[in-house]
Amino acid sequence: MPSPGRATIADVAREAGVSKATVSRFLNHRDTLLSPDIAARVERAVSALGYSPSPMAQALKRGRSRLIGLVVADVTNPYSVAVLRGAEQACQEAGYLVMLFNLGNDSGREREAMAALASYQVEGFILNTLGRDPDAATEATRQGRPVVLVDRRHSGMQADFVSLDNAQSVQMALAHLQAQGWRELLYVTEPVRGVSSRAEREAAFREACHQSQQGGVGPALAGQTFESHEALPEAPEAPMQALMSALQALRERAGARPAAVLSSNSVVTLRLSAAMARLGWQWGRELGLVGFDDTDWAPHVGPGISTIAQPTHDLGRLAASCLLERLRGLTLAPRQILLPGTLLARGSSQALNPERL
Amino acid sequence: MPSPGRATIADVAREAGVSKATVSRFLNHRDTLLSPDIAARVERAVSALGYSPSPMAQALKRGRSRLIGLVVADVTNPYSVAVLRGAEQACQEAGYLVMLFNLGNDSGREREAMAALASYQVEGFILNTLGRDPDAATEATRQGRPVVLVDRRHSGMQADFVSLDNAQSVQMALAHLQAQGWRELLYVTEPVRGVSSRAEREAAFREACHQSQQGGVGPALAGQTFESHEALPEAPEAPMQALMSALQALRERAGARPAAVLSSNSVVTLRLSAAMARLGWQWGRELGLVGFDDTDWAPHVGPGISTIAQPTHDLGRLAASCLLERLRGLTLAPRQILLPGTLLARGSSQALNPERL
DNA sequence: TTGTAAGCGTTATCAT
DNA sequence: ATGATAACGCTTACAA
Repeated sequence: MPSPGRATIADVAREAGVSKATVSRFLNHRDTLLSPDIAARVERAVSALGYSPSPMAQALKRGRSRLIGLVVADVTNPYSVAVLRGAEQACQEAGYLVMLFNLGNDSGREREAMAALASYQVEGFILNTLGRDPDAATEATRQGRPVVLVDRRHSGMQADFVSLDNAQSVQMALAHLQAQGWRELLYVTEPVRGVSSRAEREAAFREACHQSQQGGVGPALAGQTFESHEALPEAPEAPMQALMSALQALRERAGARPAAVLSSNSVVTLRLSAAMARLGWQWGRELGLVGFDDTDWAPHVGPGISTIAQPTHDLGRLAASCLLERLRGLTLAPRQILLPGTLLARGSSQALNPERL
Repeated sequence: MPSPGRATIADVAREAGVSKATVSRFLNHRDTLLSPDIAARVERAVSALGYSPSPMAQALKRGRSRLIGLVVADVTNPYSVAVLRGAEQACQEAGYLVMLFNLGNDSGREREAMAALASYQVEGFILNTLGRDPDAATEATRQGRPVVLVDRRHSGMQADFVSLDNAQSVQMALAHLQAQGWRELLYVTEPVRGVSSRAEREAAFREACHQSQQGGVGPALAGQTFESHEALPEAPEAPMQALMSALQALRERAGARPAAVLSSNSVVTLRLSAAMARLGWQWGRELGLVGFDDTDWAPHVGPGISTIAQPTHDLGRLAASCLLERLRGLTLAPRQILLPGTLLARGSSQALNPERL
């Protein structure tokens, strides 16, 4: 009698009057010649019982699970979600399922996450994490499972790397700001702390400002950097106050020259907007703004926020593709894939016209 | 020799000089008395080898996997993400891992999603889906795995249900709008199409308006409903035009009386904001607004958007708790858990003062 | 208290 | 071309 739960390969074998081995062969090695008669019987039995093999049992036997582990620093971040969607799609098309582990911004749990996923025999990892847990790198390579890094490099981990071209994006943003007449710049970022993408963007900002002062094209840009911290329970107001002061200092420093902010991501952009509201200032009037990450709300805040859109979906797809290639046996030196950003100019970075000053 | 990959129970047994059964007992049934000597030896071997059991093998043997399947209609929706976080946390605390399946707004794949998750032996389901796939319900209960529904009921599925108290929330929003002087109301929702939460909110809106006209407390509220459709590739502008017309009609209808919109969720709120921008109107001036879902950008759009905040995190936690209780053997009639919303009043719904008209 | 052995659902290596 | 059979890593009667 067919068992109460799911049909097993044994059920199918009995139904078709063949051995389990034959059924398995039919399923996995269709190329191996089997008599049409038997093949037909098995086929009928399979569909009659609605049989599909248990991935768990397959994983146990094969050591492979058709599972991809995706570790994300923070699901709340729209960037991560967009990447997730792209990766998920590519994986599903290839017959893989994505297992998500969300760190909830607790960078210490990186290793734990990978261990948990590894225990379910995930065949590879896509990592969009801070990369501050040094053991995590070791762990992954020790297990011999391929890894793809998204947006953030991990020191000492040799793995494929997929990311926005940060340098190009920063240059593009600055060229735009320059063209629109902004002269005194402030780059606002979350604390860099060794996070590679943050470091790259900041370095690119410094470099670009430096270039323009050394007589690059167009008028010179003066630039400074500010690190915006997250609010802590004991001093919930401190970071916001600091941010407001930084913005005020920026304007004083600028004097008559138009001053603008470059924001390192959408979280920072939101903080900045809060600070502007508190100061009673408006984007595109008291200060210009271009921000990384094009969110769905960007067009609706103030006069519209100018953004650098990342090809998030493609980044996710590419990350998954890299991984799948490795799983298919591709052996190659770690690749770096950098995709260009796109500038979406809106009101917040529009040229000041004199009477608005 | 300890194998190259992960240590197995056999490795531990060899290392400790005992049988696999003893190791297994040590791990699973500490209560069963075992000689302290042996226990110590096993313990040492376990930590020496860094052994942890393979959940896959355990699942195969026990038929249980310590996996919870979470099916989400759309990861892009902040509401879903927030619920996900809550559920994830509760599950992890209980030693379960969440396996996420994202439908990407393709409601037809509901059954497929559940089948995929079931094949990995997930012990139960948390469903935040449209509930329009009738088979999905059957499938789950047929498998005898417990299900918790979040936000959306499925017709004919008897399962625990966790959700915002939609009726209370709508009443609260309307009372607020009424108190602030708004009189002509428009409820804008995504197409209802049998999605329970959408239907409930709309019904509550109709009912509340009706009440107020039958001489409820305060001045009467006139209300109508509008369904906002998603843009299609062949007519990308049509839905936006329709929305703009609806807003214009609203104001004409209202004449001198202040008119306001109640938005069914954050996606609709964004669409509405786009329409307002196109009309050159501003929230709190030409039209008032209260929207479901308190997003992080709500304070920064226009004069600040008034919202109905859902206790998303608690909803997620509760959903997980319900499921875990069932897994522990609780047998009870399906429960309904409704949590109240919170109104966050901001500029978009503030009383008009005469000179602003 | 501990060990032996069977079995969970597969796949792969032998024979036949 | 097909069928026994062992093995993957684990749990659990049943023996000892």
